[in-house]
Order: sequence, then structure tokens, then C-alpha cells
Amino acid sequence: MKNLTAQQSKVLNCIEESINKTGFPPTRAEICQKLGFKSPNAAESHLRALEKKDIISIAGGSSRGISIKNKKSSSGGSVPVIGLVAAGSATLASENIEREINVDPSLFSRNVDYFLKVKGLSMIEDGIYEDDLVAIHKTNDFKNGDLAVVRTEDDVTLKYIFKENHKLLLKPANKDFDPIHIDLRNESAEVEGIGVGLIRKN
Amino acid sequence: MKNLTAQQSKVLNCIEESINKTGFPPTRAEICQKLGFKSPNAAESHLRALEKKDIISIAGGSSRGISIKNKKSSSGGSVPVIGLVAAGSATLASENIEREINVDPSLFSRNVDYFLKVKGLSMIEDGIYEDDLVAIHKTNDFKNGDLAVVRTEDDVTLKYIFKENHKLLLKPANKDFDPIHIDLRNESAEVEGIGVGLIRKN
DNA sequence: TTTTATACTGTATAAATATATAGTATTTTT
DNA sequence: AAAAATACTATATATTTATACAGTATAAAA
Repeated sequence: MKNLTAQQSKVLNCIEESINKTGFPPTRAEICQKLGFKSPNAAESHLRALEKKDIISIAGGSSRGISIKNKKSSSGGSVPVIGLVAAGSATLASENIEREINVDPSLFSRNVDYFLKVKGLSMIEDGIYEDDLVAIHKTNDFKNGDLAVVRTEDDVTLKYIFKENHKLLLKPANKDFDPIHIDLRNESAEVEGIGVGLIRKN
Repeated sequence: MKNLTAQQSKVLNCIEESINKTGFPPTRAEICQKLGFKSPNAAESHLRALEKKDIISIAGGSSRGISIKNKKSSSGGSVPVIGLVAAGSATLASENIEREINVDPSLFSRNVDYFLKVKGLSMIEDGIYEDDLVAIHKTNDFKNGDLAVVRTEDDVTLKYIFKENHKLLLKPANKDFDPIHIDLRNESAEVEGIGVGLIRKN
């Protein structure tokens, strides 16, 4: 994250305080009053700096149009949300984290290390839809039939996994998709975790 | 809690939606635009009614000065899980609460009042399975096609809802189940809330 | 060394916004 | 039966507010 200057932090605090206290963001004038500025442009330029640093967003042409981006609620039990990523990049690398959400750890049967945002329709027949968040428990241990996050040589994918000797079968839940067969003697594949739950936003 | 009229509920929803979507409350004009009013005073008077019923507060002399009262704490919100209950009993009565779970309120697009534990297979074709927890936002306002919790004379059910004049259609997502037709002139039915998300435990 | 970012004051103004007032009509409560 | 609440249209306007422009000054980056 980019560093904020002392003044920018004060302005950000001022915005947070306003939202928490009144329920809505401050105006330029209100920021000036709270921080002792005498010109509305003092607030304006700090806001533009915060916008440039991607800390807030400013809705043009509307009053009090300030909103704070990626509001992380700091309290424990914060779990990152990750999009299905390209091969080579580490799944849990910070640049892949879309956001963080707070979840009750007792919600799912096993500890949730991250949520994987589903791309594509390969699991649709078992009620896993695009943009669903699948709760992933990080482990390389699995049972046949588990829903697994598997890193192959050229992809990261979410499928049902079956292993028999040196053969790995990654099975989708969509008849339009073909199962993936991997011979571990020729190709490498790694189980990153298994799915232990799901969250969907309508 | 005092009863809100249908229009007042719509206005309240509009405010909640604005706060969740943009981060700040709407103006009178924006409410009018969303709900199809042609006079700003239509929104104004509804706001004053909501203020009188102590649902919202309005900061005088400031733009977007609307805030929703007794907003459930924005972090560490404990949300009850409820099984589909028999007719006659209040859905949120304490004896129906199976457990409480902590959920990040920002997880779903609208405020979640409770989770409904799904019984049966009537929504299975749209990825809603038995024992899934459907996040319910309490409201009696809905759009055609919304996933709604509906209390009929002899049941509480989760279906897609469609209303046309005095006819209510409750449509399942399973071809083995028949849609329910309700004639509101003969039978009563009440929308308790709409589904805004889903949690599944494997 | 020149540019860019930071950190403001001061003034001005178009546009956004709250809010009052005047009506009409229907429904609900007393 | 009368009063109050609901549910709007329509118009007007004072005020709030965002936002641009013109400066000044210092610190940091290229």
C-alpha cells in the first residue's frame, strides 16, 4: 500500500469519523472546519491525492460523494478473497487478493484460509456458479471426490479430484466440459487446498 | 417496530441500497428517480414519515443528511440461523433460532437479518441445496423474480416471487415441483424478506 | 536542475440539494 | 362524519456544495 502523508491520514480519519458518527461522508467545508483549513481547496486537493492513491473514490458531481475503498474491518477472522489466477503466480500472493472478509471460523467444518472466486461454469451442475466464493482449506491432503484447488503446469483449477496410482483425474460438474487426466510421471500437479464451503452474493 | 407502508419500505430500501452501493445516502432527487416520483416533495414527505416513525434521522441543512437508526453494528454482527418454520409461529421467534453466526455485513449487497436453512429440493436447479443457508434481508418490498421468503396461510416457503394484480406466483427452480398460485382476494400471503446471498457448508 | 508532489490561502460560480408552499386525491383512524 | 395520514404533482428558492482558477511556498523525486 502506498504511504499516506500525515495530513492525508488526518483527512482520511476525518472521513471515517464522519461516516461513523453521522452516517454519511463530510463535505469539503466540513473537513476544513475540523482540520482548521481556511480554504476548501485544501480539503479538495487532499481528497484528490487520496483518490490518486486509490484509498478513496470520489463521485463526480454529487455532494458528499466520498467513499472509502477496500474497507478492511481489522477485527480477527479476516479471510482474503482470491480470483482464480494465472499459472506461475502464487495463489496467495498479495497482488491476487481482491478483498478481505470477516467470517466466523465455526461456520465451516474446517479452517478457511481463503476464498476462491469462481470463474467459468465447469462446476455448475453441483451448484457452484460463476463469482461464487468457495471457501478453501489449505492442505495437500485429500480424499477421492473432494473438491480441490489444483495447480497444474499451465493452470489453476477447481474440480473434483480422484487419484489412482500415478493418474490424477480432475472432474468437472458440467457435461459440456471434459475431465482432465494427468499422468504424474510426465506432468506435475499440486493440490493447494480443498473446498469446505461456499458463499454466494446475489 | 412500527409498521411501514409499502411506499415507505421502498424508500427505506432505496436508502439502504444507496449506502451499500455508493457509500453515502441518496438525495431527494435520486430517490425520486429510482422510485419513479416526479416531485422531490414525494421523497421529502416519505422521509419525514420515516423520521417520524424513528426509522431514520435527517440532518437539517445538509445534503444527503439521511442516516438509518438502530443500525446493527457494522462489525461482528451476529446473525441468527433459522430453519423453515411451521405456519403460525413467528419466523424470528427465539425458539426457531438454531444458532448465531458472525458475518461481515459488507459481504452481501444488503443488510442480512437472518439466515434461512433450506429444507427440500425445490430450488435445486438454481444452485440452492438442502441445508444451504440463504441470507435474508427483511423487507416486504420486492421485484418480480426476487427470491423471497413468503408466509402463506399454511406454510413458510422460499421461492421466486411474481406478482400481478391480485395474483401471486411462487415459482420453484425444480421441474418436479409445481408453482404455487395464490389469489390474494381469497388467501393471505406475506413477503417476509428476500434472499441476498447464500452460504453452504460441505 | 527541473519537475512533481505536498500543503495550503483566497475568490468565484455553476450545479446540486434541501426545503417551503400550494394543490389534489385517496385511505385510514378517530 | 371529521380529522389525520398517505401519496403524490408542480413550482420556487435559499443554501449547500463541488469544483475550477489564481496564487505562494516547501520538500521530494527524476
